[in-house]
Amino acid sequence: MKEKELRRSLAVLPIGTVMKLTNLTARQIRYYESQDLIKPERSDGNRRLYSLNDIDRLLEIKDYIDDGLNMAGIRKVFTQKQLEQEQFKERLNKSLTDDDVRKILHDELLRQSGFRQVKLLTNSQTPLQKPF
DNA sequence: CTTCTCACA
DNA sequence: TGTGAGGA
Repeated sequence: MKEKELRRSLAVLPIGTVMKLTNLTARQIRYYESQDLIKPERSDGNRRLYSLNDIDRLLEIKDYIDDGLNMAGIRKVFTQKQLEQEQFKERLNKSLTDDDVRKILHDELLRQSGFRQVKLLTNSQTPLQKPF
């Protein structure tokens, strides 16, 4: 699932292709860049190269403009969304770590009690009956 | 031919 | 935001 993200981030599309894909003029696309709403690569002879993520971003920008937002407003939405996602990732990682700890603790507890049971059973020569 | 930057009778 | 000039 990381390979896919990598490909989506690969900047290989010239502005002409982006224009057709987004229905935006080169002027607009360049203008949004000047407003820090997108950051295309800038490979060879100073030509802009866009990734699929940039395409999605531009389409989003278009939607927000339809909703009456200006450049500053859109930038605010993006930075906000970015922070939210970072926080989400941190939460996810933290909760997973906590679960791991719980699982380890639980397994440890179960194992200790289990051994005791097995030991008692074998010593008392009673027919094997697994401790649940 | 495509894209880039700059500027506005 | 459009558009044209002058380069690459």
